[in-house]
Amino acid sequence: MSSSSYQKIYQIVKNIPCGKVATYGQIADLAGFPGQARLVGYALNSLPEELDIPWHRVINSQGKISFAGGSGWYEYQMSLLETEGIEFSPSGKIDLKQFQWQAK
DNA sequence: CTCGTGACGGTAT
DNA sequence: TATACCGCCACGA
Repeated sequence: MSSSSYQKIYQIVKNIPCGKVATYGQIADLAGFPGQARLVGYALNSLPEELDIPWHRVINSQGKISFAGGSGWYEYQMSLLETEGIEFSPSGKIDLKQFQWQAK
């Protein structure tokens, strides 16, 4: 078992169900790094594609995609989420009340 | 071993 | 409400 910090984070992200999203802070907390939201971002930044992780289901605490609006990655992530049924408000925000993953 | 870098978050202004 | 700044830590060169 790979148990590095990043691997731990990937493990949590992998558990996010289709149709739901989670915030960086939430993932950090679940992974055992309370308050270390940045680590989650760093981990996903260096995420190997072959790991098959639903990285697009991770957004920031404001319910928005963390990529710069207008970037190709921003649009890519948004399309992936919409395909899973996630709805965006006109301002590009996701209603966390409705779509945030409630981990047990 | 040292240094720079990076998908955030909360608080202050 | 928007913008600015600081703190946190792992990983690769």
